[in-house]
Amino acid sequence: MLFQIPAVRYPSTPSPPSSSSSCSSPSPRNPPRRSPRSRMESNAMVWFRKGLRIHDNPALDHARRGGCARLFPVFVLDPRYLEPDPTAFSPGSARSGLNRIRFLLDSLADLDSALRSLGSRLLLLRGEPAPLICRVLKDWNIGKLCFEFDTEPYSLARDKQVSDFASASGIQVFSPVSHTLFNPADIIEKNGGRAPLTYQSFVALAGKPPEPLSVTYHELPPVGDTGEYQLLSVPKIEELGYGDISQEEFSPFRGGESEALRRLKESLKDKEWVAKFEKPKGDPSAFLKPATTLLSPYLKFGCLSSRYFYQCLHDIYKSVGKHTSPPVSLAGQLLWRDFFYTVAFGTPNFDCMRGNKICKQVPWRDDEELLVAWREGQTGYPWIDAIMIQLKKWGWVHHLARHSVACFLTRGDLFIHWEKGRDVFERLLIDSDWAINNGNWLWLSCSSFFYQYYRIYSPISFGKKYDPNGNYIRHFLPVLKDMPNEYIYEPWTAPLSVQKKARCIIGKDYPKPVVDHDIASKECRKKMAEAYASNHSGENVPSGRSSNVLRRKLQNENREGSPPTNSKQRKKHSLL
DNA sequence: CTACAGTTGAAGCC
DNA sequence: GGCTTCAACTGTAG
Repeated sequence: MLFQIPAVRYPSTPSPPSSSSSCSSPSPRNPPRRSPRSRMESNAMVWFRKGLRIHDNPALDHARRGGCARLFPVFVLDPRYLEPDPTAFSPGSARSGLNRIRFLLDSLADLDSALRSLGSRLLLLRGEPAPLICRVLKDWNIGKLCFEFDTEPYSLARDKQVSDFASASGIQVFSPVSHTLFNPADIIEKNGGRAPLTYQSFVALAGKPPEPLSVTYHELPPVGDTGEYQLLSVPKIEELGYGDISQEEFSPFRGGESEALRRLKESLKDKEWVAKFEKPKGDPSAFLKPATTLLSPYLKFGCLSSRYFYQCLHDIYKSVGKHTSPPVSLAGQLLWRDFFYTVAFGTPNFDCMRGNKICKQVPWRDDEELLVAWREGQTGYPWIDAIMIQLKKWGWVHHLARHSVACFLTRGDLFIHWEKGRDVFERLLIDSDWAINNGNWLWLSCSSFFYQYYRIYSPISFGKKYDPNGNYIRHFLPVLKDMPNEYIYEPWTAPLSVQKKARCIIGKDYPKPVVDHDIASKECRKKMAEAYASNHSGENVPSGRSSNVLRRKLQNENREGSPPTNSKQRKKHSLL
């Protein structure tokens, strides 16, 4: 059976395997190293980590080229990600809940069957990845090691161990950038060594992304002798020791490249929809048919190539004519992904407040009880709680739903540290991606990127705007399903007789609100203003900053009583 | 230094 | 549904 790469065929000219030059430049930090010709060169390894796909996979493509006699496609199950942690707040490992682990297993099974259809297979090993890879490189006489460059700190450290070992052993290493549209290092270099901190400046620097590879394979080199190594078949989630999980509700979304390409095709079928897509206009309460493509988890694991996705979008834009643009368009969403990858790569301690140069230092409150209420969907605000339940069950919620609950936890209501919320999302989301998750928590908590802390999502009116009858709430919080429309967002205001009739007594069947939003949000706003002020006067601040702030303060005071200065109004004035 | 723009706020008005 | 006000942030281009 042939493995037809893109299930959707877009008018890109497939280049013959031999003539196509390397489509993806290796990271400047990791140029491919030449080793003296030896018999080892005929054995190649492709080490999968992210990039769980056949299409547009430069590491795989490079591995099978150049007279490769034996190809070893390897994935290592990393105990750091999989080891059961009974102390975690939900079943799974210390780093991930069951839904994302299952998504990974799906993706591995799909990759294995794709490889098998090409006469190969996935060699699944288990153990500490770096030392294990080093061992097999030697034991299997590998002459060429290929793996996708990964920008996360954990991966960089792991991969350096392997690269150092390989170089010292005369093994050629090829580590192309293919997870993102652009090479974050290139963008940072173009920007004078610093990561751009606004989307617009990022887009201006980025330019056009490289094209995806468009090779179709009919066959891959056979797998070589793996000696004494115990090769695993892809386990089922039940086999990984997470206890009795028979009662767990699992995400409706399944992993894998096949599913990614099917979903891509499905999403792109309606060209009008693609051309008119505007992210901020999506409906966060839509759950029967979500308002977005739901391709994020596939991008996270690399089941779908962002470059291939980008190319498909641009082909549609060309054919349709009029279309939306970044930041709101679908292609704009891929650029957001690259933006966060770039800043994350260029910012030490990106995932914490302390020691993070781009992060506001805010004295967040430590309150375990409120954190647990938020995490478990027990805040007493149905809109917030329904989102947290959907997150737990599906491993996915709409972008604006993420905004609602992240704002509520941090600067909007509870004033709890964004790192705590980040940890919960990292565990529960099937699309949780280190750079993007941390970036968005920095954003939503007004710690970086976004600073209009006085714009606070209402846990009552925000959802109501989209879903006045509360169908979303009724679905994910069945305890409230008989609450009349007029009370569904604020059930504590329902008269007792109404609560009784709805068989939902507030304070008994469903919690009272843990805070009063009007009071809490005002207090949060005050605390944010104070935190911002002390960031300016404090020692965290680079010098020269405070004079700027002082000037702005004076500017604001002078503005009192003077003509309106906001830009819209000024435009209007000049027109008159 | 200044002006401006910033993916996605809420509430009140017409 | 569109507009204004509310109170007022920041990084960046010029």
